[in-house]
Amino acid sequence: MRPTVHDIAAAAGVSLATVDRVLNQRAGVRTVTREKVEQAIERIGYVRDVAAANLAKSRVYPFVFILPSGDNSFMRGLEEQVRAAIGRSAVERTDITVVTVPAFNVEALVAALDEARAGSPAGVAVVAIDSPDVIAAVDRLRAGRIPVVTLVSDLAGSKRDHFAGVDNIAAGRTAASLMGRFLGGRSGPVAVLAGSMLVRDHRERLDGFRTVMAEHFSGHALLPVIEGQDDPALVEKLVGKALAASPEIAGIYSLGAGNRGLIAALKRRVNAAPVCVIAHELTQHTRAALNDGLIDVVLNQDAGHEVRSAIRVLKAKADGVAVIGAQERIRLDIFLKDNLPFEQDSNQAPAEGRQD
Amino acid sequence: MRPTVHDIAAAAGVSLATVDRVLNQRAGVRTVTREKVEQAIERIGYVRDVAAANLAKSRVYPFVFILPSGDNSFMRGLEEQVRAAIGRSAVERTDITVVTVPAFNVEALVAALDEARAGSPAGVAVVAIDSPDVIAAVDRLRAGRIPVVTLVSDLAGSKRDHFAGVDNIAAGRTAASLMGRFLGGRSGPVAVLAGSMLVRDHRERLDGFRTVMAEHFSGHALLPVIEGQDDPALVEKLVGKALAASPEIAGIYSLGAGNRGLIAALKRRVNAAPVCVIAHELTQHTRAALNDGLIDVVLNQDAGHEVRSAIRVLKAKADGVAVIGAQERIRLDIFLKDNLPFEQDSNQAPAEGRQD
DNA sequence: AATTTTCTGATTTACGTACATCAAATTTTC
DNA sequence: GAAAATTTGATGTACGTAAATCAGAAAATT
Repeated sequence: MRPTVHDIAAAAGVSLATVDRVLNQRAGVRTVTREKVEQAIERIGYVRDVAAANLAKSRVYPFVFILPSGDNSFMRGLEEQVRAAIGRSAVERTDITVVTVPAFNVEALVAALDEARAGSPAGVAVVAIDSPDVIAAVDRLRAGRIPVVTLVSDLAGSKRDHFAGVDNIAAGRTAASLMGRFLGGRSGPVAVLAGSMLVRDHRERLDGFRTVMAEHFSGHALLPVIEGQDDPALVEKLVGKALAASPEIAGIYSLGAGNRGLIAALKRRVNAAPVCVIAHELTQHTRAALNDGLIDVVLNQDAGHEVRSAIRVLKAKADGVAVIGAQERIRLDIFLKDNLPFEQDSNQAPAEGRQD
Repeated sequence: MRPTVHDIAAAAGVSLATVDRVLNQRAGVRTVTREKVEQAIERIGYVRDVAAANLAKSRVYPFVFILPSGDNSFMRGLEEQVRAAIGRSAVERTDITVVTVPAFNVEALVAALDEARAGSPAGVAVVAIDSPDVIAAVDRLRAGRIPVVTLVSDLAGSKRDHFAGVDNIAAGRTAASLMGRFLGGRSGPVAVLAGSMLVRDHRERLDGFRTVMAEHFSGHALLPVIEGQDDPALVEKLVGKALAASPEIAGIYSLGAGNRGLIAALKRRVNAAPVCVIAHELTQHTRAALNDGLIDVVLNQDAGHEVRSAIRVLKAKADGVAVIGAQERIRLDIFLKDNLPFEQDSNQAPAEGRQD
């Protein structure tokens, strides 16, 4: 049988109350006694039963998720996943609040972070914008001992506890590697379409892409980056213009959102040479375009995994316990037409069994 | 506050004992009373607190994992992941037994399955071999109400509860798609290297690969399949012979294990035209070969995810509850040199915090 | 040595559920 | 309508931990 607090007490020759004081770092234990207890814990290999502890504490974890608002399929999918997690809150002992703020708006994000702090939650997950003000706001949370996880886009230089997202430099490198190889012998420049250089994930993808293109596929010139603000209408206009200006374009790397606009622009092209298109995030639009052959590769991060991982990490940080490192690494999915997963509701439940 | 059994009793106007009888499907409750209680449960939205229930029951889940033995990096990595899970058993309330049986040996596997059944565990996970005898043995387990999850290689036609592994047809299709595009204009036949056509995953990968090659890249002839039994020495011999016999080979798809042999054979080749190599499973050998440019793509399934998923599903099946479908879908990782994850111990723990 | 302060022990209640026992009420059967 | 069978209620204990109270012991201070 697994040792309990009673076994610690017996092994250390102290009372249950003293064991409890040591375990829960309460005051009123002499250092010698504390060490005696800690040695006993070590010796008998005691591991706290988290389930029982949570039960006794009636623990719930109030978390705040801060996401960009707006018409962005990926972000709306992310929000849907957070809401799915809210649906599981009874089982997972969470109490999650979702806050949306206008995209690429530093002041709004800082205000949301500060407001979250005022509610003193057990943790905050945030899709970060790279800015000194945001870093300061995150560090204020951390100064108040509130764990912070960045979601999707990281915030280097801040004291955030963890980043739940993909390695975006690797994503950019991968895009370049696939682009170069898919183009094979073909010549022609490559266009890059981004949302905004304000967010770190976009910048990192661009860096990775540029590095590998320059290193291995320098035959393809890179056209100036198109900044579409993740806005489909704007993207469509800008891409259309770029395609008209450089009809010899061989490839397009779309590293942000607003892919609906890209797809619309591609559809309007007729009798033109094939273009290798690599885009990010699997949405209904990119999925359809992949199936139609308009897009060649979709690089994806699984929003559901990111949300679940963020929650696990926030819980662990709130409790001061370790996490399974490998489980929390968010992987970059590479989707071709051939390995598209079946479409399904993100929060469907199997027919059999009842959630209890 | 979340409703408890007491709330059900109050809402239904019955005693706690009756609620307990209904919840745990004990005898001695009239149908009308049972329905009254069930309606109350529905009405107040009661969800059983699994942690408290497990605590009260002192529940542990005895599971058996049956894996192939032998010198196969992927399978050994899988076993390591199972042992890592054993290390978490105190926290996860599991009691896992690992059984290894000779690879591709139907009788040994059937014997292991029957022996597992004799111990009446709460669930069995097995790397299956496709054979009527194995199907029968799995169905015997299911007949004894023991949940079964197939791991890595599925067992179609059996009554297994779940498959924790990748879609291998999609994997084969993806390999073909990448192979065809990477070869670009180059001509030459493509060789396929398999372990054994006895296991379903290898057969499915081959099917998917052949289909897409025939459909889109028929310019490349497929050489007869080389069956290397996942044995590095044998593989090296056979691949060396094949390369000598057909020096114009443009690509190699290695869909099984024994990649050490493949890599050795490739290294011995000098002054020959480049070959596009796509292999399965990220091991220290394939990782190094990818970095050296000997292998172009590694398709991978994350053994850690598979093991953790198998455990989650077995628990859920044992308890008769639902699982998060999307979370249990094992994804196919596509690794290029550019998106290789950092090497790390599979069961390392962060420095800060203590597991309690 | 007496007093104050700090530390430790003993005990109890609680968390939400499982499970067992026995008495009481209700229904069924003859 | 009485006896038998079934159903329901009341109650207590247990799981492993948290948290509180209060008495008593041990140290530190005077």
